[in-house]
Amino acid sequence: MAASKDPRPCSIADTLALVGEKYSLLVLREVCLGNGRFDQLVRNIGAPRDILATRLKRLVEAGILAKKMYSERPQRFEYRPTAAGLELESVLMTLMAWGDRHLRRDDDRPMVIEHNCGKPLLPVVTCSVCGDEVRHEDLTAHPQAPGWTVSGPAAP
Amino acid sequence: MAASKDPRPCSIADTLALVGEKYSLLVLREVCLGNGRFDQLVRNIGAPRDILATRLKRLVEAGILAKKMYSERPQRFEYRPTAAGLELESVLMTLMAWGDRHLRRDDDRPMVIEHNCGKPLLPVVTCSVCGDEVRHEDLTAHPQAPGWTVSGPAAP
DNA sequence: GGCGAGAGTTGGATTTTCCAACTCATAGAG
DNA sequence: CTCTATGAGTTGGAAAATCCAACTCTCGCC
Repeated sequence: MAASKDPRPCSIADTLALVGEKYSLLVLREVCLGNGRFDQLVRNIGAPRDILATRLKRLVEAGILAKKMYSERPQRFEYRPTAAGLELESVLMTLMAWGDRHLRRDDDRPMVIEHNCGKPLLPVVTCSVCGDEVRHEDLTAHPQAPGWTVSGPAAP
Repeated sequence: MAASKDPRPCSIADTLALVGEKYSLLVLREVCLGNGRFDQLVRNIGAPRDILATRLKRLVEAGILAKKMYSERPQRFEYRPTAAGLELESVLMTLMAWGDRHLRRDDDRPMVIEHNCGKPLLPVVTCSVCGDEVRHEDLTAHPQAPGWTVSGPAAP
């Protein structure tokens, strides 16, 4: 899914080129939960089997998943996240947090993640230097490559 | 983009149903940078104009963007993020961080975001309760709704 | 020998995307 | 006043992706 026509160089776009296609991030969700078998994926995600097969190939190529044999005879496989794949879990967590906040009435969350501090996880994106929560108004974009113009931060 | 066939209830899936289609998150990127005009979006994203028009309608409907008039005669519009849209910026930051880490050699990042603490932003997802960085092995999933089975955390 | 599970493939119908060209309103140049 | 340009989209048809049900192939088990 390369973003067509001479777009800006951008790590967001490049990452989405790998995981931005329909179902890809849901595959990662399942795989992070330990549900890495083909038929589990089909059932839990509700994706067509052929599309799923395509996505899995792509994610393995990209080094986000690894295909592991869990039974030799009969040959059976399972997909697991690589280290790089696990790092994408933070994307899933922020997506889930947003959905829980904006798409659901109160506390009917379909899933709660428990952090090992003992509390339900409410993930927050912070600056690794100062530790503060990242807020739009505290950010300034500095394009490093040609092709970028920034009109100044957007206010709602 | 509803994930077909009776899938699991899931806030990740629901959020992706709104912003998971091709170009949608890139639109959000541009709009967060303040580049909210139609032709800017076309140029910076490299998306077909008709698709972009469709995405914009959807994002406005979803309450992620708002369409504002910035000139009455001639009538000219601009898209801006709503508060909910701005909250999705954390997703963009985590995607960018992943791409910078895994898809680029060293320090040729196409864009550096400066945090108002004065340093280049390196975003980290943390637990809002204990403040620790969120790592896969510290998480336990607790399904709240039917349709979920979890095989236990996945190891790479 | 037949049944069933797991992990995919295959072929054809349906949807989306893509692309270039077109519209429409207005502003400014000559 | 005509001509060109700009912004913000629409339109129509070709090309690509998706969806779906059915099929394959390999074993293990009763």
